[in-house]
Amino acid sequence: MSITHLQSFVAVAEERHVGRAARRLHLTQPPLSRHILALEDELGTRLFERTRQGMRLLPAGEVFLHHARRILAEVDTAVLTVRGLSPRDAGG
Amino acid sequence: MSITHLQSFVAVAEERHVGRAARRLHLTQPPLSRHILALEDELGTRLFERTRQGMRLLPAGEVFLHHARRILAEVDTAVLTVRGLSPRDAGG
DNA sequence: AGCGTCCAATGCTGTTTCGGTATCGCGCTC
DNA sequence: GAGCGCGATACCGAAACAGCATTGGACGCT
Repeated sequence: MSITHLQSFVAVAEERHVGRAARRLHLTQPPLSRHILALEDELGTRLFERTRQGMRLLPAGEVFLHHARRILAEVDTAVLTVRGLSPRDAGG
Repeated sequence: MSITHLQSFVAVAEERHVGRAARRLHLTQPPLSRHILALEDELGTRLFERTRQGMRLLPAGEVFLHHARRILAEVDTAVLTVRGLSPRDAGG
């Protein structure tokens, strides 16, 4: 489980399509597909239903989506906060 | 920035000693030292003061420690929650 | 002052992980 | 049954990673 995997998951959940999510993340479809499979494997649950149109969140996926978003937001906050404290690179 | 790096950071912050933290994480000292350096580089701030006794948190490090703990707790919660929903591996 | 000690940091190397290309398998459409 | 769109898989080269050995710096001892 890595932050990258969470970002991949959120993107696929929002796009409901691995290919589109991949483009959005500047990645290709296969590694992104593997991210989702790895997550599902680690969680022991299927997060998406594979349909003909693409990927649809399953109930477990919806629950996980909330957590994933919160985690990513926390990470973002953490980075921005600490960078804000720093005299070194705060202004960019 | 990865979850592993956050775990490394918290361990070093708590042990105040890279070698001890490494043992606790079943790792060796050099990679753990590099985790901290990578974090500091990414955040643009020094998180620890290197003393003769080991590592002491700087103010930015203390702030980041709170965030890191929260993130790791969130990750833990996310995994446990979704695993709890699953019929596949919940009890194992 | 010179030497040993304890700490984190670095050079190097073998291995693992990872992303990209090409391809597959499946279900649907015409 | 040929074509299309989707995710999944096989394979390979590149990047990341952990571990070993070593360095460099600060202090204590004699």
